[in-house]
Amino acid sequence: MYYYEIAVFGTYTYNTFTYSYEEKLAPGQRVLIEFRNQQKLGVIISETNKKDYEVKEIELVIDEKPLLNKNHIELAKKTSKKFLMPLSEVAKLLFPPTSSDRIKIKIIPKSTLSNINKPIFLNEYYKHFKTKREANKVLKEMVKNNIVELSVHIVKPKKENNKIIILKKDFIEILNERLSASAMKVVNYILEKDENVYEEELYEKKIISRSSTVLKTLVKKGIVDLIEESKINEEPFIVELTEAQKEVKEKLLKKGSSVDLLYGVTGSGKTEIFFEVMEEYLNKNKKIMIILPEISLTPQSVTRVKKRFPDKNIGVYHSNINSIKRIKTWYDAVNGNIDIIIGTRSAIWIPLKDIGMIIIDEEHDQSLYQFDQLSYDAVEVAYLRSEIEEVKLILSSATPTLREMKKAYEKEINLLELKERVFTEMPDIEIIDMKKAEKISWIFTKKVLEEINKILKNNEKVLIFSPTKGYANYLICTNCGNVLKCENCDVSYTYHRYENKLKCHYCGSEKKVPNACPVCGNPELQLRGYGTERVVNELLKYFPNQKIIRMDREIIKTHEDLERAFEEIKKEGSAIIVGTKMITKGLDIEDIKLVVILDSDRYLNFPEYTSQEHTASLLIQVAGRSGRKEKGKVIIQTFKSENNFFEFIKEHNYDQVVEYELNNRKKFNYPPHSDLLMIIFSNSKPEIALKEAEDFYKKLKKEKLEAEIMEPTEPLIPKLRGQYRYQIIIKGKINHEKIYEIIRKHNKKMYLYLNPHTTLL
DNA sequence: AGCACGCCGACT
DNA sequence: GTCGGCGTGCTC
Repeated sequence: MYYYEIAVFGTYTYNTFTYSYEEKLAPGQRVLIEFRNQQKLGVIISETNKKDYEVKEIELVIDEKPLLNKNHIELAKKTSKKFLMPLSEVAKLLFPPTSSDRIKIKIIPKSTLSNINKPIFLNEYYKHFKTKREANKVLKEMVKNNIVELSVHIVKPKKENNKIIILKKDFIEILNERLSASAMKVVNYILEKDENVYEEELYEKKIISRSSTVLKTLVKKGIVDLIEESKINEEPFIVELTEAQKEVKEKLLKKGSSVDLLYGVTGSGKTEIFFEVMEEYLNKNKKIMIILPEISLTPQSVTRVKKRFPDKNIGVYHSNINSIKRIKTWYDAVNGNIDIIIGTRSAIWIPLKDIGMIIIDEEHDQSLYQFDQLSYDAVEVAYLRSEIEEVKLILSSATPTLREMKKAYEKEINLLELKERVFTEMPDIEIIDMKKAEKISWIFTKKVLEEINKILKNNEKVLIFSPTKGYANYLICTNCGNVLKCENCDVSYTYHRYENKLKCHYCGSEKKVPNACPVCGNPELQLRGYGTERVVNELLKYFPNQKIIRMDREIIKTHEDLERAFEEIKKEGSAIIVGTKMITKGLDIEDIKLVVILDSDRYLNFPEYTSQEHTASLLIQVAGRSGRKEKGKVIIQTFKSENNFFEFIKEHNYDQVVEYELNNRKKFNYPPHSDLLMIIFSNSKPEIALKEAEDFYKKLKKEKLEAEIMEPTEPLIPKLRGQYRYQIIIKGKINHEKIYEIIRKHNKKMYLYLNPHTTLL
């Protein structure tokens, strides 16, 4: 007998469990086991010795050969320690998310006593019961009495049929054919699109169903041809690099430092450099992983890579892709059939064979941090991978995080800069002081409306950025623009309407709403916060017949919505685009000549230690949308024009923001000078949530940790989806080993967030 | 998350 | 003496 330590998926445990098997197995193989009377999937972490307690036997080996190697197991262990995630869950992340779907359990009747008369799948069987629990009870009884038998089916991923559809006849000829309505839909779709149309695309866009015979008929009638993608021999689309780009490329290819930070302004042509560097790696038979923020991973960005590397196998991996396709891509990546994988943060876990390089574009983007029951930072995972697997890591952004900038300044990583745009100059930035300027309404100044009018008359486009409506309201003095801050935490107070109080969500301190501004004595304090909808309404008053496109989470819910909006924006002619943070990425429209940023104070005054960094990054990214081909303009409205922060922005000087902020953070020992761990306890009963938080707080206090441990407080949102919440924040030097052990032994449900970009959730 | 185990109080 | 309610802790 051999003995194995197994991480059991979906059990939320930090421990592994020992199981036996008569044959020799290897770490990384998945197995089916019985765990507390349930069939569970797990992965072998290591071989171990016989135990002095009874262990169960592995029921079934799922993977004939391990699909993970020792590096991947190491990655799981290290990430588990770093982000204090249960090993059982990290191990699961390394496999495709629906991997358990591949395993189907069939119930086979063995006796006429059974009320099941033919074999059925477990999922089907569950439907006959009110609860799964009840069903399992009956099932267990039946298995015990030998009335039924369970058998396990492993569903093999289907071979994908994704051919390109080419029209062979012209429209007039086709009209002469008698075609069904759905056949016409297909033909029209192909005619309307000026790019290749894929079979899969027709299914996904619900033009025809998967079971449809329309394509077959069209082929039979000689109207279309289906051809394999690889058969198309296109010339790679290569762009000549500028001198500055070439220089950066050479540095990236130099041996030595394995992590590079490419710090280049928007429009400086970072993508072209990546392509050149990728080429070198691909020539050495190394595979490449590209991680993009959710919103940037558009079909256009994938097409761009495909056009540059027409003869390479490219895999796309993100949550919007259906599970069958994702499983197939995952297996292809593991088996070495994919050269370049492009994906969102979850793709960082793919055990890509022969991986040679990871590129993370828009490194500052918050979607790279998973803020869920499980939380991790894809950038940190990439660091671990690069270390364990000796892979080159390139991080890139126009506004890198303070964390990466600090590392670069301290020469821990290699800093490469691109300060010039390829086609044009950086836009001029004008700051308008809302205290002095002539206002038309409390949203727009006269000056801004005049500027907008000018651009529209010129048949060009204006982009207006506005924060969303929602939480984090703050009180601002209408005279001096002062916003009240907590003295202990250097974080703005948040106004709680219900109690009519100001609260600091870090230390929990409260304050009565003052009658007047404590700085200038003005009695008028205004509650601030408006959203895109209001901005659009306001704009319609001044420009009643103007095309206005609104872009925020309320309007844009899916990738398709986003694409449609982009299509609309691309159309020629004047337009006003009003949007939230969403518009900061992927919008590469040449005739956006003016960018207006409203209520920039709103972000700057977020009750958050990261608010300056995020606002700077946001403003620079939004400003970067202006005049990508021809010099444009940016106008920022603010109540705090005297804040030197705006001076830095005006000069496009992100370095100064970084320097200033790094200094600021030092005073309060915030990251990146330290680590910050947020722990959330939630329960439907507030007293239980509080008790759990207090119990754990006491345990932490006993351990004499170096870091500062804050007492349990109510988070900014004390009740979320019916659950009451309490939080503990730990700040300072975090001893991961020690805290991991405390959590492992404590064995209670809690949510842990290491250096989250927000502590507001 | 679910289940066993054990402590304690109530009731035969 | 026995049953069951519930809090605690373990799951291999």
